[in-house]
Amino acid sequence: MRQSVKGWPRSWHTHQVVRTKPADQRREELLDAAQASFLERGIAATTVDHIAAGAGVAKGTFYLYFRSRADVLTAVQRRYGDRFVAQLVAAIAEAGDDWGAKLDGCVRVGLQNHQVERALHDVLFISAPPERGPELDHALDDLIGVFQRLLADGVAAGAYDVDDIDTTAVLLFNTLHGVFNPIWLGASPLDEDRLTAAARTLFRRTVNYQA
Amino acid sequence: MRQSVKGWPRSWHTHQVVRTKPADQRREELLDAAQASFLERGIAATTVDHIAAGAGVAKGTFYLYFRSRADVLTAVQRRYGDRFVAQLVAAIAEAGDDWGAKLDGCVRVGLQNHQVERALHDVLFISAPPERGPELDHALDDLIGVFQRLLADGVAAGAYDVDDIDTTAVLLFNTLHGVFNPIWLGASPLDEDRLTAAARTLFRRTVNYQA
Amino acid sequence: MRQSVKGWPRSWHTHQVVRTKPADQRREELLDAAQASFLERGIAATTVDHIAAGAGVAKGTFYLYFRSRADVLTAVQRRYGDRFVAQLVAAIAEAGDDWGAKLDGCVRVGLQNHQVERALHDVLFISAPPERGPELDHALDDLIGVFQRLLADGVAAGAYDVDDIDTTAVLLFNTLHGVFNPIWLGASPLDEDRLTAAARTLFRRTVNYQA
Amino acid sequence: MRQSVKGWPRSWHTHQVVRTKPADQRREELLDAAQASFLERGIAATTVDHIAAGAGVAKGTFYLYFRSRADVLTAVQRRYGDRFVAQLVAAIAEAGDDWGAKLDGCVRVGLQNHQVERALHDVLFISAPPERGPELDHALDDLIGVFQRLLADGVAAGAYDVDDIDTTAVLLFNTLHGVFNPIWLGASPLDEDRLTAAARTLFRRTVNYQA
DNA sequence: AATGAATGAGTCTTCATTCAT
DNA sequence: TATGAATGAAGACTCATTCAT
Repeated sequence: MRQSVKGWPRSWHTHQVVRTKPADQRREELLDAAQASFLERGIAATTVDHIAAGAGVAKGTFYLYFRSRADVLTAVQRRYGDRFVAQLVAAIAEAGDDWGAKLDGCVRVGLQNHQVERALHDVLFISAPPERGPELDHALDDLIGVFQRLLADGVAAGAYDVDDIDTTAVLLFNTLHGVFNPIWLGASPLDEDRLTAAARTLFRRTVNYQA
Repeated sequence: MRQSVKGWPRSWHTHQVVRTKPADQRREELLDAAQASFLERGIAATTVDHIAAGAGVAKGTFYLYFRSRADVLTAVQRRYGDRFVAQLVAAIAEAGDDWGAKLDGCVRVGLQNHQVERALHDVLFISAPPERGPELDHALDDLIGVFQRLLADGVAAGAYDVDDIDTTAVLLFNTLHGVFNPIWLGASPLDEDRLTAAARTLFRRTVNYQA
Repeated sequence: MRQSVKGWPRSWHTHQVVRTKPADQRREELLDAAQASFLERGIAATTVDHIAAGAGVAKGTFYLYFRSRADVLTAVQRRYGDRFVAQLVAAIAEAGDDWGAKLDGCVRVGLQNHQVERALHDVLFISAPPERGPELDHALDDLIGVFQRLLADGVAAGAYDVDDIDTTAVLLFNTLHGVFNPIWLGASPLDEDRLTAAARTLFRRTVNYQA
Repeated sequence: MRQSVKGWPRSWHTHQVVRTKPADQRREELLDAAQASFLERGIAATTVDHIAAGAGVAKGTFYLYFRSRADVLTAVQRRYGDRFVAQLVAAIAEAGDDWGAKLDGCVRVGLQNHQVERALHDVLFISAPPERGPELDHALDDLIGVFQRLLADGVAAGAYDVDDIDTTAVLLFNTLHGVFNPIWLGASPLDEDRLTAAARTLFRRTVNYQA
């Protein structure tokens, strides 16, 4: 079934050590390894060796896919941001005309996201060194933008009552963001259901949404 | 011929530049220098050399006052937290019986604080490496505790309407915290007055406070 | 740890884009690329990647034609030396019986050569690592040999007056060699015509050639 | 190497390992070690580890005295150049009014120097990477300047006959310089006395000095 | 109490070379 | 023949920490 004719007599065993992989896959694996290490050890403590080892490749291979250690960080951030935005957009869309459900959807995605990806959010968007480039700026604009659009639409539809849409969008995002910050977790772990309920209330009341 | 008593050349000359300062002052100066560098360069980029130079002492002196680099970080965090708590408590107290003003006071302190100490908050409470000890836990409990007490008191007084006090306290704190995160600032700088107004509204609505 | 099976899949497909060039041409192209990079970046800064890219082939191909990075260096040196020798011999020959013109011819070739091939001479014959083999020795013997023969012939013909032919040959070669060394160029760039004139005078006087 | 035995009362004996030395001495020792390694291995092959080991210090100590590997190279060059210039100046001065002896003195110093310091000259002034700064330019100007001044003075005194002083100075310097280039040495080692004699003749004839 | 020279483990990054296709 | 992904040894440089003075 596998290279019967044009292969080489390299078939002693069945299990073949695949050394080269499609570039996309390799890159993704490195990204995964980097993300895992950032979470486990923190950004500062993550070395290129950790990432390479995590992806099961030699150190040099890392540099075939990323220009530098800082480069992967940006890439992981970008990937995370894009996924998050996509989830938010989907949640808002699928709520149809129910403006309360849209808010709940944002809360759900925000919190769910944290549960699933743990502290990744904070690790990535916060402990980042000062030199974030346009790459990251763009990702953040996208993110906040989702909330701004939601509020604007809700107000236009007469469902929400918000004075300062842009600023409130940032505040609401802020409220979710960092909820699972390891900082709080240690001191007083939060119950997920209570958190969701409280956040829903906060969101609805803030935009003055009447059931 | 040299130091006969195994001490130091204590009296090299009679007139001698007094390089010795009270321990407390030295420590405070080092703390200030560390904080300044954390802000300016970020935690990861701050070296012991930076701190020592900033405090105008030799590197060795640093280790006379702190066990390690990680040690100052904790100390700076602790100091910052204590000051923040004190400000919040004062703002709440001075509002007397005006439960709306208490909320506003928290917002003011939270934002003012950021203005004054810039990104210190975020730098300290977020990019911290995973290994935070009980020291920091305690500081955070104090901080969240202020909000929890405020809500509890307000509810008891019949001024607020909050279902889940503890969780909501965390959320509200979260809303303030990170507002000035350099991350957002780069993308879309926030107007201070609008921010204050929006935050006040969010706080009041969230606890269902009726003017 | 890794098996080296020496033997290639000779016939992969029948129809195949002809990426194959005559071995001699490929080699020459690689040599050109290497020389160009040595000149542009210097020997130390030239990587196999640079050479391969310059020749428009993959890195692996480089190793089909040269055993190692050091190997090309030697090859480029050899090629350069041979060309230089040929030019000198021609210049001397075409001067016929004019022993002054023979000297001038050497000066011209020496300087012209530098102009044309720039610092190649120096780059190749000087910054070379210590481990030069018999290959290079041979090239240098040829080079110095040309001067020795010229002096010997001139003396035999009664045109020159030189006590120690062999040593003087080295000195004269030395005088030309390195004249365009970038080292001097930076400090005080030399005028080509004045250089030629001065060198001619030096050569003629040194061998005591009477116009 | 150095035993790192993590902490014993290592004071049995009287001879105490002097760890700290006067900065000047340390620097000089590092300079010596660097120079030795450049000579032995060549510039490209010399690592900071080699230099540190040669000076008997840890790698970090190296960076206490030099900013980078390139930095020592410049420093060694500078030191060598200064010494060389001083020797030339002295030789010319002590020849008094004997303009022939002045030329001989230069030859002597030039060749002697090579014997003493071996290939240092070439290694330093030739295989240097392209990025030489004003530091080195200055050293070279000094060096060539000595020859230019000698020729100018000799011509003014009516002892020499040289058309183009500046250019001839470079040529003469060139003649000496590189004579002991390891390149030639391998092929055909030169006899010191013959070399000196031939060089003297070349110098004297070139400036048309009449015994 | 203060100094700062010295240390060396730890990191990032480069690049010659190999080898499966 | 040709390719280029993968390798990993090597080397430059940093910086927390020690310690003799």
